Amino acid sequence: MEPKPKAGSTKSRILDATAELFMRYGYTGTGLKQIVADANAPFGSLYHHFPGGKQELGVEVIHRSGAMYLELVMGVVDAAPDPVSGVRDCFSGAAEVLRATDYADACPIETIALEVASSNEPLREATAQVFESWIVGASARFRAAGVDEQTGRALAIMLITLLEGAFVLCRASRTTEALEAAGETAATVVEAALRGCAT
Amino acid sequence: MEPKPKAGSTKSRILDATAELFMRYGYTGTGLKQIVADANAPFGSLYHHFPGGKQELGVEVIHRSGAMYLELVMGVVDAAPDPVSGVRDCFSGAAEVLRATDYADACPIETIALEVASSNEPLREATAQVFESWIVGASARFRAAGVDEQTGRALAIMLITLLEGAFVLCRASRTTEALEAAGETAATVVEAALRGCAT
DNA sequence: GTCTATACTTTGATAGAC
DNA sequence: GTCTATCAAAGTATAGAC
Repeated sequence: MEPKPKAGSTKSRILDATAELFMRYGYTGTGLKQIVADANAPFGSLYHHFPGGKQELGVEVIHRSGAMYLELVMGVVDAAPDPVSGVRDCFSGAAEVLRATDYADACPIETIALEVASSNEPLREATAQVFESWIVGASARFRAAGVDEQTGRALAIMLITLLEGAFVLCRASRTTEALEAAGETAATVVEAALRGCAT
Repeated sequence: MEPKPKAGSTKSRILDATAELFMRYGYTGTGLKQIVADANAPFGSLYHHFPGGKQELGVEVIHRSGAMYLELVMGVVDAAPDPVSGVRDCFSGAAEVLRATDYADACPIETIALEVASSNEPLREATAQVFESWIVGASARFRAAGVDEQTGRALAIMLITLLEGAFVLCRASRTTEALEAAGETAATVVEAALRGCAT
């Protein structure tokens, strides 16, 4: 494991600013100059901390954002009284964040994932690893709730699929209609799976 | 309605090449020089046919690709013996296309939708209109099958959400696992809705 | 309408002083 | 480690000959 950059340090500010910009404008849509401007960092520092340039910065931001988002979602799930309402809270919470941020803050790596899927293999791999880590993380929770391995994985994929798909429709339409519909379906599917394995 | 550009004409070649490039590399990731190169068109022709530049070209491509994709999907649905297998065919067909194109050809406007959602209002509106046209189109089919208006719309949104979400995971992972899981869920949900209104 | 050449801006990336 | 100046290339857009 690499040591985390000290909070407030130049490197940390660059990472934070990049994550924010990537989420809103994507990878190709974000310039390095805009990143250093937002991070209040001199241009040279970027290449000092990330000798591999934009791509190295991208890989690090993808992993970092992916881990933070997983933690965020797991926090919501853990705060809920049961798995079904945990799932429901995730979707309604995402809708709330979207409305509060003028439909900008959705998934931190979805846009990048689509942009680089056919053009940048190291970045594509990074996004794939993040999604896989989410699948594994969610599967573990379902397994702990008594769901078998295979069903749990399919369920995890389903939830992430619903969330990512709804983000696309919501950001485009500037409504939260899709997230609400997806949350209902997600809750129903999870409930059915949990009932299917009884105690 | 605007007249369609004659097939094989310079304008038509530009539109086709742009649609292909946007699907693979997104809006910001595609350069105008690459477009005219792929279209075998001189640079000046682009600004002759699209005085508004990249943005005008983008809006036209979004609407065009959106209409073509809707037609494509509806064709698959119409060829199926019943709605449930029609839905199933759409997801398995999408998976087949993905594998055949090295995970490049998924949804023609999804990447653009995310890229421009917070940065280019005319393009964002165009993507929103396309998604809405898909929702309306699918809703009409459900309504024809006896589903009430409100349920039909929610069902349509659900299907598009599942498809778009699965595209993200599949392109990133270079597997069709998510599309297969999404297809199963989609078929189940549609079946339940159709059973819920009997005849 | 077709095509070439070019202007202007922004991009990612480096060099080198401090 | 920090910061400024600059480069070569690519981006969008325009001018104008044919």
